[in-house]
Amino acid sequence: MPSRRDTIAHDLRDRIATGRIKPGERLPAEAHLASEYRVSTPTLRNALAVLQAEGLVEKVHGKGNFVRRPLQRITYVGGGRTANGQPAAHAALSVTVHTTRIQARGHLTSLLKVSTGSRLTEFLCLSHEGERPHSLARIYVPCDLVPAAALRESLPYEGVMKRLLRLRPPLAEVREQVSVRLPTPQEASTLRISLALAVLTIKRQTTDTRGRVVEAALLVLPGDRADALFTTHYPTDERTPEK
Amino acid sequence: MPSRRDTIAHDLRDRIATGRIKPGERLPAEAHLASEYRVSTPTLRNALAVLQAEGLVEKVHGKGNFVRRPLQRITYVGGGRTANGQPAAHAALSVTVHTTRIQARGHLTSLLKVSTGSRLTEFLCLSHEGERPHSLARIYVPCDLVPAAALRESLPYEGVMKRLLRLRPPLAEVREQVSVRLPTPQEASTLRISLALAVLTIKRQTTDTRGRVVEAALLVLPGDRADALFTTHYPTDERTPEK
DNA sequence: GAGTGGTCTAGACCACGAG
DNA sequence: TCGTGGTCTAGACCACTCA
Repeated sequence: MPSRRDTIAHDLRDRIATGRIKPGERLPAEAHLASEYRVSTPTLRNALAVLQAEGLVEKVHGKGNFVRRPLQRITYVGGGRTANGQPAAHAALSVTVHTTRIQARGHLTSLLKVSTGSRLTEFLCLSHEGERPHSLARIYVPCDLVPAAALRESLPYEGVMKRLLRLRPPLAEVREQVSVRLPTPQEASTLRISLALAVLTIKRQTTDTRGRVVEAALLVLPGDRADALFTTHYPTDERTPEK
Repeated sequence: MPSRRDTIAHDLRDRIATGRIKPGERLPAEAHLASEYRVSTPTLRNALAVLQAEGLVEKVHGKGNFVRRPLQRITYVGGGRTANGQPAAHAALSVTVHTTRIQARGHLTSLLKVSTGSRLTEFLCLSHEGERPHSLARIYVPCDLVPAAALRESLPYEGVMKRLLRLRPPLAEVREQVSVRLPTPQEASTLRISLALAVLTIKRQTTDTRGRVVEAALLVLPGDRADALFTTHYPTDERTPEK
């Protein structure tokens, strides 16, 4: 027997899917919905929590519950084929980049295979669709591979791309580890997603022909809007032309 | 200010991490914990829900809340390098396979690029670690590529692997799309995971040199125990030998 | 200040598991 | 039957947003 929570969640989902409540619109107040469905407020809130975890509804404290606008799905393309493999390489997404110099520590040292204290440049990338944050990337490059000009703050995204492309010719291998987890509270607030909405994380390690790690990236893609695509070609046939 | 729920979740997490409650053990009854923390039962249950979504605690109706044994992490290796790319290609995992003949319909037709009604062989694979289900895979192969002997039911997993390996020489491309979502109720009960624990799904499409899709797979890997790893080599250097 | 969601209470009653 | 978790109630009180 379905619980009241699921019945209500199902009904609200239906009201959204059929357009009776439209994207961007506010849902009736929780108190109204509770009396409409003749349940207590915790029960109604549990139903909303289901929709929230599905990414259908966004709760805003003090304002109301809103139907999320359907998000442009982004596809992360693996293997470093597009530009530097950033999910942001898509149209309609703008990217803000913050560049910082840091020193390697903790898991960054093993990821980049450098010793603790090595100087790294961190690119903190936040892609937006319109005004909404969309995905998050932290890219690390050893400082000596980054032209000094790169550190002028807040360069357009293309600047970062171009810089990383210069590293391209000797690249040998891209290693990408994909995992799923819940967002950290910080990520959840940066990306404006629910703590219950799982994120896809990609840990990328790019190595050149001499075995040096020239770039590492930690990507965080909200699960409701992102896929990752990996294509492996076999060497037996002619390499298919890449777009 | 942290909520009581989070405080309690944090404390219980700590009790588990430090071994004060050991893997496999039952937690004190919810009523006991509630009085211990001086909160109401819903509040305590919310705290447990947090741990459950993290995969730390397993709730069993009528019996109690149990600390999950640390799961062997499995790594799905992309690109069809290991055997047929099954996550189950790891030690300590046994796999049960059910083989069925079905007719292509819905999204299977586009995934395999066949017309509706085409005959397919479905391999339903469930991998286990000990007695616990671990991950789920549905593999589809056009019937004419499957030797008749393959349909003898409940072959050992190696049998399926060997069969698929015969298709190997003309393979040209493996395309893998990785997504995150919540499990369906059916998947949740098959895998014995919480409905709130996100799963990593992989949609794999293997194409031969003539452009025919010789295999498609839908994999479901619980996010608390699975990663996926993709390695791309660039043609500029000698191909590194594969194990 | 009015309206909204966020958290919590102190129970009630039901469903499942084991003896 | 008893102990367990699962669901739900009918409120209370707090925090946030906006006028």
